[in-house]
Amino acid sequence: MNQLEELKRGVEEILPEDGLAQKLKLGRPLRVKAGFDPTAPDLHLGHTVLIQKLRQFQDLGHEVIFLIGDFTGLIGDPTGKNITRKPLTENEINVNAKTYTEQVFKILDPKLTRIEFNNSWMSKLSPHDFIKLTAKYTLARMIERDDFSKRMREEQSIHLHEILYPLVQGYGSVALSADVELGGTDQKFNLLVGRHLQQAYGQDPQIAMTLPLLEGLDGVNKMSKSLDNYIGIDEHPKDMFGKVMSISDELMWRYFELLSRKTINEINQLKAEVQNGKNPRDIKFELAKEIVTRFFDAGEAKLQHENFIKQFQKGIIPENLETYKIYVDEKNQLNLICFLIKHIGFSVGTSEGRRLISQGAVSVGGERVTDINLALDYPGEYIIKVGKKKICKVQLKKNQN
RNA sequence: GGAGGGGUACCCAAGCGGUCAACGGGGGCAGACUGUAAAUCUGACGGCUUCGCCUUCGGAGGUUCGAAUCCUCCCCCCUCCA
Repeated sequence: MNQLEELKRGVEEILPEDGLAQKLKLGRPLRVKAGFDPTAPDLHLGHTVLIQKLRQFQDLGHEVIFLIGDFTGLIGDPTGKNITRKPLTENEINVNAKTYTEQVFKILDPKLTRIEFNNSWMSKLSPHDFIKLTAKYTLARMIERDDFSKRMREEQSIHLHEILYPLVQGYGSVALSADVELGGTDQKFNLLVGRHLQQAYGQDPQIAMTLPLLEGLDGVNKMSKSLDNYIGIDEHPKDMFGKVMSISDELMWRYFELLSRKTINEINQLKAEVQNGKNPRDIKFELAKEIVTRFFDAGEAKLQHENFIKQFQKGIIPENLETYKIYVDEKNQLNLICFLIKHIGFSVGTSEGRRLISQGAVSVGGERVTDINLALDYPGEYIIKVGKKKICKVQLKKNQN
């Protein structure tokens, strides 16, 4: 009974509603499936909402199947897209899949996780079998899907292979005899196709559980690597901390809700404190610390908190700055400021570098640079800052070839 | 297969022979104000050893002193008919 309550927490929707309770009554470990497209090689906090839920199932003794869509990756999930995805190469898929599994075990227990690749059964399916599979669904139902109908309305192209995606995903549930499948809210359609197919193949249909999608740092779009609005779970704790601090106050509550292990009551209490005049920034510190603690440890979180205060509130230059050794000669002229910031990756090109300098974004040793053609003396050591966030130390040396 | 519409920078979208590195949004970036928040205001946003040079408007050719704009062929997308 509390098992059910615990599993329901933070879940957007369970279909059918009482289905999970029924499945739990079976009294055996449930096969819980969640699929991941090996498109983005790095996991971010958005993924962790779902993975934490898997972990919960795991802790309760159920069997978690981490499904890597190496076959579906060749199609590209049309969910939420208004353009056809470009298919991944086999090599990309392999590399991405590897990073995925490495990272996912920061949350899941590797000993209790079953990893599957959908290519293992899809590649065995004959064209004949595949036709039979497609016969289980209708075109009308397929294009009912929100993103498909939207694309049709907007006169965008839909390629035939894209409508096969939900079928292939759904067939995975058949192949695995899944009891439960988890997905983001955008996966609802695909999860339900799984139910439909399982029934068509004479199986007891899985329960579809959808989890809310976490918004990215911009607070508008869902967190994704391609939009570069994400906090990766593999990031340096400094960046992880900093990125959490950069979210808006409004978004902070959403992050609390979806990522924090605090109870609803505790969160409400924090809200009340802000209402009574507490600086939301300080609440945000708590969130940032909790997240850093999860992927590193409490000591690291404390350190990042202190560093943050030093650097941004007191303007003290942090101690352990990344240091670059740069070898300068007449040819590369890396002592010229606009070439230097390009070389260390603080600007994309010299044009952008010049722009940044002329806008007053660049400082050397705390002094704002006003001269685009500034040349630094070398050998020498300097602290270079571009914008608010990019800062490092460079050691210029004479290049002796 | 037939008829029509369309492909412009990260996205949307103007331009329809020179004044176009290309109007206007959006977005990202930087500055000011701040709490590395939001909101607001301001500025730049193809590249480059930058007052000049080089490469862009689906692709390849052509006309012209001069093309994103005209012509030819090709590729791709959409709508309607079959």
